[in-house]
Amino acid sequence: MNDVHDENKLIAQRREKLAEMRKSGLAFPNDFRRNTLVEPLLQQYGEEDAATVEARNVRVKAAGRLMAKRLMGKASFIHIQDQSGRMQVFLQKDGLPEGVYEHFKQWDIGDIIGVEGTLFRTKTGELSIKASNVRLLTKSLRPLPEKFHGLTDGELRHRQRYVDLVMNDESRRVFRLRIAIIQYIREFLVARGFMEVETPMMQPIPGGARAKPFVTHHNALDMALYLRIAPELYLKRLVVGGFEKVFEINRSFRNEGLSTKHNPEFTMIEFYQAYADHRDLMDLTEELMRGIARDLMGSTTIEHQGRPYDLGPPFRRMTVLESVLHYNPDITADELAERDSAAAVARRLGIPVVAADGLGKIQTEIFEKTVEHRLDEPTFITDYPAEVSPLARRNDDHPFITDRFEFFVGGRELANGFSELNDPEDQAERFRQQAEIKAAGDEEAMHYDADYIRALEYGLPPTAGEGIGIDRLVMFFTDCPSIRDVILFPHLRPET
RNA sequence: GGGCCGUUAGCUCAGUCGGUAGAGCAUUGCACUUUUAAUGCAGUGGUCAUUGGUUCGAAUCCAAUACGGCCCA
Repeated sequence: MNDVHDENKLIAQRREKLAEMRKSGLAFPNDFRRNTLVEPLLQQYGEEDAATVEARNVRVKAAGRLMAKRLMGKASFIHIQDQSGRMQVFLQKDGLPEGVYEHFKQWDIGDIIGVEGTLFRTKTGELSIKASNVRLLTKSLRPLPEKFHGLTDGELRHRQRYVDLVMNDESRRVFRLRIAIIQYIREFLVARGFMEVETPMMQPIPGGARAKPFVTHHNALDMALYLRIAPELYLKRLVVGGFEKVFEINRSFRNEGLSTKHNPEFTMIEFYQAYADHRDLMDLTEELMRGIARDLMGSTTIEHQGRPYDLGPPFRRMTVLESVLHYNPDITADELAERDSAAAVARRLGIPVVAADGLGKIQTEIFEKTVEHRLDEPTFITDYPAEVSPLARRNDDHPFITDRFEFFVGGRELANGFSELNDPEDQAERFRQQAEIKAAGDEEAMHYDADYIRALEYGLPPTAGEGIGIDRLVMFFTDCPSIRDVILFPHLRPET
């Protein structure tokens, strides 16, 4: 336990009040039962006039955190906040049991309380609860941030998300939306006949992506296990097994630096569909993105970081090479067609090129450096070189490239999908190439996964698969500039 | 990894040229039975991120470190 030595007078005062409560009875009771949240009350009675509300004599029991306290002698107004929202409560000394009002005056903002009373409308028109009784259910020992500005310090908001969520409506909105987006995707796929599955997070051979894994150790088996960098190879094993439409939404882990775009654990959905190709998945992705915008955001035009993005019209589609030429008028197709001239272009752009880099790798690096961040409008980029796509199916007409796409919006890659490589001999050869690169010092290159090859040898039906980065997707739709804004408890350096 | 910026009361922020540490909210006391950033009066509250240096004197100038933010790789 990390002892937090930030005791001050405010906390000491509250501790004393708690000590008094312990002396006079149960300090942390759990026998109060509410019969409603506050938001439904506002929904149901919020529009009715004072006389109608009063005549209904609606008796309610509500509970929540005390967020505002306005004492005026023998009467007080407070606001309580529960999961659904905020509601005002009116307390009068004469309307409460003997002595309760005096106790209430000692309570602090942040305390958790239970309220019993009837609904009424105040002189200024706010639907409120006139309390017939109130109870302190949990004493809060730490003062909340200032009521008007809330908690604005970004570091504190991430480190103490519980305080952020108490104080900031915007933060609650973002995480509710995140949950709704995940739920939407799940229902979208289930409605199309996909099955949600769970595959290993601890893998003996980490596969499915280019990334450095976290390593752990299994004591009983005395062996290394890797936290997965992607679920891909296991999901495709399931398609071999006859689960022809599967998906998994969960965490993957990559042992990389922290930034506004990277968290060591992040949430991804991957889905696989037999008897489909990458073009089918582009259509599906387009429908999904448009659906999230329309059904959850209420409009196909999304405002992100000060600019509108219209997901309504068909998304732009261009190949890697087309996009490089489009955004770099000074580069010619001929220069990109051959390794040495492409390498010269790359060096001119400040991209380091090593001997092991083939033409495909060099083309891709030129694309990443000069095009990716400029892909603002929703765009599918297709035809990635096989050299950088070790799990994707080769194009029938041009085996140099694969039947693969990535989806970009706002200058960020949100999705990556392809027709799956189901030729076990080609896959074995690609693994061997990866193993060579790895042996030459590329830590991110893939391992040779013999069991996966064995699975392919039993026969993977023609299949298309895709992964979508949920955190980045949520950043886009919730208008958040940092991945830390959309992860409840982002990884941070230890507190000092 | 490199550059720039930030760190002052529980929170949000001022702090001039290097000369006794400031405000609002919160909190404490008093008043107040329809307020809503309630109001009025009076108080309390500080390791100025940390360590070292310059100086008669450092929140302020310099250096290093920690954490965070932005930009670049």
